Amino acid sequence: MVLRLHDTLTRRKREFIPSDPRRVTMYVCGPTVYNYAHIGNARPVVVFDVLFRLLRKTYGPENVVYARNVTDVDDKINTKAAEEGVGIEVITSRYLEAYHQDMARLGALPPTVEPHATAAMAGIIAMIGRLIDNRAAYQAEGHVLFDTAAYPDYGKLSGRPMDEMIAGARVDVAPYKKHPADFVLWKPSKPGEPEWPSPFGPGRPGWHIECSAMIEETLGLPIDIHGGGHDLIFPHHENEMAQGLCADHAEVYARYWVHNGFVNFGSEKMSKSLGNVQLVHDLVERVPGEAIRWALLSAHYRQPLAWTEELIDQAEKALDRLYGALRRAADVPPAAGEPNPEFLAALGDDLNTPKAYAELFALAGRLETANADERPGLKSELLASARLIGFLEADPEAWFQGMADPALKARIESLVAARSTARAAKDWPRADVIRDELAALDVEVMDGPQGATWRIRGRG
RNA sequence: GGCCUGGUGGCGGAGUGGUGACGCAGCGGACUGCAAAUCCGCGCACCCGAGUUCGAUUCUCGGCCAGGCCUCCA
Repeated sequence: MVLRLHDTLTRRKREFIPSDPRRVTMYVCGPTVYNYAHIGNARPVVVFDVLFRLLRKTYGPENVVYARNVTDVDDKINTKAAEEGVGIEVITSRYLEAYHQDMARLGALPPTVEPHATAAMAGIIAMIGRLIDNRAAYQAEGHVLFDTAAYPDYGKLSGRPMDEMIAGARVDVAPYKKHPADFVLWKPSKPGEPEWPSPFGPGRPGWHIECSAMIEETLGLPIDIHGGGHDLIFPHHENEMAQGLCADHAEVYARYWVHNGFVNFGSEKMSKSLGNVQLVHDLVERVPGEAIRWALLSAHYRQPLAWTEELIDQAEKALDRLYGALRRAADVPPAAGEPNPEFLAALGDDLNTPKAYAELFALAGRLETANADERPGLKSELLASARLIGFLEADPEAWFQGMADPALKARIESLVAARSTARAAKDWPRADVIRDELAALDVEVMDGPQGATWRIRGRG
């Protein structure tokens, strides 16, 4: 299939051609593990999971290397550890474990490699040393700073010419910086903070250098795809690219830069600093992970996404529709199938998931009306398509039974059976009373030619 | 102040220089004991102004509005 991706650096959609189809590389900025991930943090995880799956389908699972880092050195981690009076590993391992669980609930495959900043310290220090050797970094007052003057293209990724950036800057410029845009590669630690020995003095790495070092270690330059949230374009990715290229005298850092839009909560961006967050950890307790995934992909990945209860409702109803078609095709024998061509074309066009959804609905509609000869093919096409991007993996009955526990399920089944008996006897008043009882349990019954089916309506 | 997005029907949300997105909701019909589900059909849109054009929701310019980045942030 043809895949076109919007590249932030060139600001246009370009056909994706890996530098080596036997080793396609993708790096995505992962979590800083100091608390639970919110739904905005989950968006890139799900978006790049779709891309990962497409790449695996196209080039073969063994030929795609997806690296997503874990930032486990950070001021906020230090603060949290100090608050609780524990070591930083207690904090980082707790939240990393939760992150893995939560993202798995959203149907995201684990990345191929998951490098940790603390485990990359030797590479980070070596890279800083090379930047100094290459005269792209300098030492001042215990810090090592990247010298932006050493990289003429600085500002190209974010589209910020250097002079304009300085004019409009409202950052406090540290006095030891040669240029206001210079950024920290290594800094001394305050007493009590974690620190590592280095040729530049004991301390810890700046924010950006870990990604460059881990990319070098796990993937090697140039990488095919570098992904992350829109807000990382500047300064994070701009800086990453500058230092990464200068350290290795390389020409190309990432061949395609892919950035996802934000999740808004109300009219504002959801962010930890604003405090208006919806944690995935809480959400998965009351909403199926698959519905959350559906909602996250219901808008094109570069568009902003407004997170509302209505969005979640619509996602569940959309999945009801698709699982409903499968449930009515339960008797159709499964067959090995390939995804629908239109569906693939939609995804290939810069991951147009809304368009891809429309193709799933079209397939479901055809499945509903098709004759017996066509149904196996359509069912397998629908399943192969949806499952390519992580949907319709569940048994339809399990989907409609929702999160009902076994006791509730047994009670529902017995009521449904009692109602069937009443209906068989044409005792309509009794049948309707039982239906009301079921409705009180938030259960809806549907009478069909092969007997009644039921489903849980709504959410708690 | 600088840079950058986006404004599509009741809602969500694609896309296109001239016919259909799609989903939800609504309306009519079929089916049903009645429903639900499903099926058939229907209605409803392209922020404002100017320009380019035979023709603009789509291209250009201006305006208004909303949001983002420039500081930790997906």
